[in-house]
Amino acid sequence: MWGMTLTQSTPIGADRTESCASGPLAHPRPEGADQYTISEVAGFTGLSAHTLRWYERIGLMPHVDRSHTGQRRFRNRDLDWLHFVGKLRLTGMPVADMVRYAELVRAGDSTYGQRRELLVRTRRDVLARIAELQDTVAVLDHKIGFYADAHEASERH
Amino acid sequence: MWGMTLTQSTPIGADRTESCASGPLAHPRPEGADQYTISEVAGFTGLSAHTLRWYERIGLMPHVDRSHTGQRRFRNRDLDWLHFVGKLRLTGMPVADMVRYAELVRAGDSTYGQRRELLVRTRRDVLARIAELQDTVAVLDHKIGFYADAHEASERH
DNA sequence: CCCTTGCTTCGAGCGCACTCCAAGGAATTA
DNA sequence: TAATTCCTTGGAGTGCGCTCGAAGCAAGGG
Repeated sequence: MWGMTLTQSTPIGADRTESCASGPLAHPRPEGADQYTISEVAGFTGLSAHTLRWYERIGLMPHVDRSHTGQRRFRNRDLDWLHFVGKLRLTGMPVADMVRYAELVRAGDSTYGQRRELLVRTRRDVLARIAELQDTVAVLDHKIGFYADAHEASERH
Repeated sequence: MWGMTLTQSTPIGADRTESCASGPLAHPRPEGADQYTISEVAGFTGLSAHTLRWYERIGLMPHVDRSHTGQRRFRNRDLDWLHFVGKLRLTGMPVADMVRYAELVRAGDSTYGQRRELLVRTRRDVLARIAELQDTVAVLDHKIGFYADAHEASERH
């Protein structure tokens, strides 16, 4: 559904579905009046303006609108995309893979299958990572318990 | 309990406790006959020999025994340490922080409090990371659902 | 005795994801 | 209008965590 932000060819409904899934992702300005400078977007996303320009250069951002003088004017759909990219980034997905996903989006609806596959694979990796981290928590708990015991013992004597 | 690998001053029992918590961490050779070359350890841990030497250089490894010709001879306690470091690495902890922990271990028993604190902080971070990832899984599920629906719709027509 | 394999050191190089710089144009505020 | 602040570009630089290369020593097999 991010594809539509580029191709404008996907039904509006998909976008609503997304907002609803991502939780509290209210747009700062309503549809139609959504124009943001790069520094505003930097503020919203926590990314630097440098990074936003870099994302565009490497193809991780769809082409962003420009003002008549050539300055970037981000729109709500760009914020949505960045929000999703942020999620992918959290998974530890390499930027190159995110670019690959962006390319699939640009390529149009015929890539649904490949996009889905990529997301499914990512999901699997994330679940594995969660399991790994839970295992690590167990080890940490054990060690923390040891230090607590040691502390107790030293108090007891 | 990693301290003892360096100071040899902590009761044996602690080590057993550790092995048991980490699950299947059987040592390839029994205590007393535990001598491993760097490439053996590389094989066990998945780290490269280069990385193992680098760990030692930056202070992330306790001093490793040497053969009479100067070659490293790793012991079971070194494997244990590397196993734990691997866990810390999985959490995304920067190497510098792991080195800090190693320094605390080298500094002796008086640093129990600081070590515990560091582990508690790490534990908190790991739990936060798990929550983040779970949130991401929800987003992925939503998107995957969208692609599944799109596929269905295209089949239906 | 030579050959291969594996180890040693130090220091340089790499891939990733930014991060920053310089020089100059554009928008806003006094 | 002037000053200030923000934006543009291309390219260079940074920090992290390795990763590799070169030169040389040591041990075992044919």
